[in-house]
Amino acid sequence: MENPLIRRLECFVRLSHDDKRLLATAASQRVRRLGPREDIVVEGDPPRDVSLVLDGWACRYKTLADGRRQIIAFFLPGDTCDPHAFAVREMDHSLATLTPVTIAEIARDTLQDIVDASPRLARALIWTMLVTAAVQREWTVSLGQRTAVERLGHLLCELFLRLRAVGLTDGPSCELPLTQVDLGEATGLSNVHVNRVLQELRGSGLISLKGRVLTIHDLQRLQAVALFNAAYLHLDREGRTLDANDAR
Amino acid sequence: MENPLIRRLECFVRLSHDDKRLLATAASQRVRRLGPREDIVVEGDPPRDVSLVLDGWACRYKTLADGRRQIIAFFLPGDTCDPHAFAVREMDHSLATLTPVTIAEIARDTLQDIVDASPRLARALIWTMLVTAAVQREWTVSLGQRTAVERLGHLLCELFLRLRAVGLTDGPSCELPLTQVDLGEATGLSNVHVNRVLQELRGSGLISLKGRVLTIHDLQRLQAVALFNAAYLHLDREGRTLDANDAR
DNA sequence: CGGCCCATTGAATTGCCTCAACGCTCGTGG
DNA sequence: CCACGAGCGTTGAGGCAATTCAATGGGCCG
Repeated sequence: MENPLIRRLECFVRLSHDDKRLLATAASQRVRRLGPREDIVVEGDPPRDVSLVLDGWACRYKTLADGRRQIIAFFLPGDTCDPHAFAVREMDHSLATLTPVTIAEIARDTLQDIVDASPRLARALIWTMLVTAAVQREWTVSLGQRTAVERLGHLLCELFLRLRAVGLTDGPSCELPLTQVDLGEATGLSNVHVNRVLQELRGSGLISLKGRVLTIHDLQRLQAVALFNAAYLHLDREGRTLDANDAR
Repeated sequence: MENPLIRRLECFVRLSHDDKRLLATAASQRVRRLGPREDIVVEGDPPRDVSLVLDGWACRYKTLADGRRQIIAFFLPGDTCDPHAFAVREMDHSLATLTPVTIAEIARDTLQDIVDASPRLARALIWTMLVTAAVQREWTVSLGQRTAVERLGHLLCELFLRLRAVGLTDGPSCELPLTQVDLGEATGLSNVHVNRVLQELRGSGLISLKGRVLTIHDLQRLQAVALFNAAYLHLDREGRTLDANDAR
C-alpha cells in the first residue's frame, strides 16, 4: 500500500516520482509499532523526532491539574505530528495513540534534506502545517459557538472528509475507532451527553454508528446541520487555477 | 520606540545588530494605519502580504452562517498574522482591528530574503509560529474544559504576560481595550455572563478593570484560579540552558 | 440635548452536567 | 464450559452553570 503521507500531500501538489521516492525512503528508516492507548510523548518531555502516522489513530491532548482532559487534535494516517516542534525546549502537550498505531520517525536532518532537495515538497509540508492550524482554529469555533449537536456533527464531517482524502473511506462509511468518552473529550461534552446527541443524529437518519463503523447517510444535510464549511480543510489542489504558474 | 517584533523575538533568541537592522527596515517599507473595528482581510479573500502589528490590537475571527461570531486569536504589538498564509488559495477566516492599529506589510519576498540572510531570524520566526499554534491549542483547552471564571482568568493571564513580553505592561497593570462583548466572543460566553464573572473576579480582589485598564493584583493567585500554566507561551529564551551550544 | 455604545442588573429558561444504575460484549481464568 | 470482571454504551432523575430577554444607567460624541 502506498504511503498515506504521499496521498495526503497529493491533495495539494502533484508529486514527481523523485519526490515520492524521497518520502518513501525517509518514512521507512525507523518504523515503530505502538499499542492502543499508549503515550507517545508526554507534556514536559523534550521534543523528539517528527512522527508520521502510517496507520491507526492518535491524538494530541492536554490535562489540567485536576484531571480534566481535552483532546486537542486527532492524527489520522498521513498526518505528521509537529514538523517544527524541535524549536522549543519542552512539549506543552502530550501525544498518545488511540488504536494500535504504526509511525515512522523522521529525523530532523532527514526532513531538512527533503526540504532542501525539493521545493515542491517543502511547499507541501508547509501546506500540511497550515491545514493543521486551520483545523485547530475550526475546533476553537466549534467549542466556542456550536451547540452539542453541531459540534459532534461537525467533528464527524471533518473526520470523514480527512479520511476520504487519504482513501480510507468506503462509500459513505469509514472507521471511527473512538469511544464516546473520546468524542466527549474532543468536543468538550460529557460522555453521557455525547450518547444522547448521537442518538439524536441517528434518529434523524443522518448517520449510523455501530461498532467502530460510521456511516453518513446524507453528508450534505449533516454539513448543513453542523454549519460545516469544508473550505478550512483546503482540500483543493493549489494548481487548479494556477497550473501555468507551476514552474514559478 | 523600538520595533515590538524585535522585542518579541528577543524573548527567544538574542539578535545581532544586523538582524535588528534587517527587521527594522523590512518593517518600515510599507506601514499602514487603520481605524478601530475595521476588517483587514475577510474570509474568502486571497491571502495578502504578511501583516506585522506595530501598534494597537487586532484579532482573527470567524463567523457562522447564522451570525454567531468567534474570536479565534488576539494580535498584540509584535505579533505577525500568518507568515505562511500565502500558501493557500483563500483565507478561511478574517482579520480585523479592535483599536486603531498600525501595521507593517511585509512582502513575501522580503520575508524570504530575511530568512535566507539570517538563520537565527529564521529560527525566531518559526518560534513565533509555534507559539501562535500553542496559544491556539490552549484556547481549545479553555473552551473545552474550563469554567467561565477559569476561562476569563486564563485569558487575562495570557494577555498580560504576552504584553509584558513586549514591554507593554506597567507594573501589575496593562491596557485592555476590549469590550465585554469582545471578551465573550473570545471565551464563548455571553456578554452578560462575562459581566458577572468579571464582577466575581473583582470581588475576590484578584483584578481591577476600569476604563481600559486591567490591573492584576495577585498574578500568582489568578493563575492558580484559572489553572494557568505559562509553559505554553514558551517565553524562556532557548539558549538559557544551552548557551554553549549557540554556535550550533 | 439626544443618541449610541457599553456596562449592569433581574428574572425566567435551558442545555448540558452529575450521579447512579443497568445491560451488553468480550476476554480471561477457574 | 461457565463465571466473572472490565470497558463501553444506555437510560433516568435532579441540579446547576450559563443563556436569553428585557430594562436601566452612565459616559461620550456629534
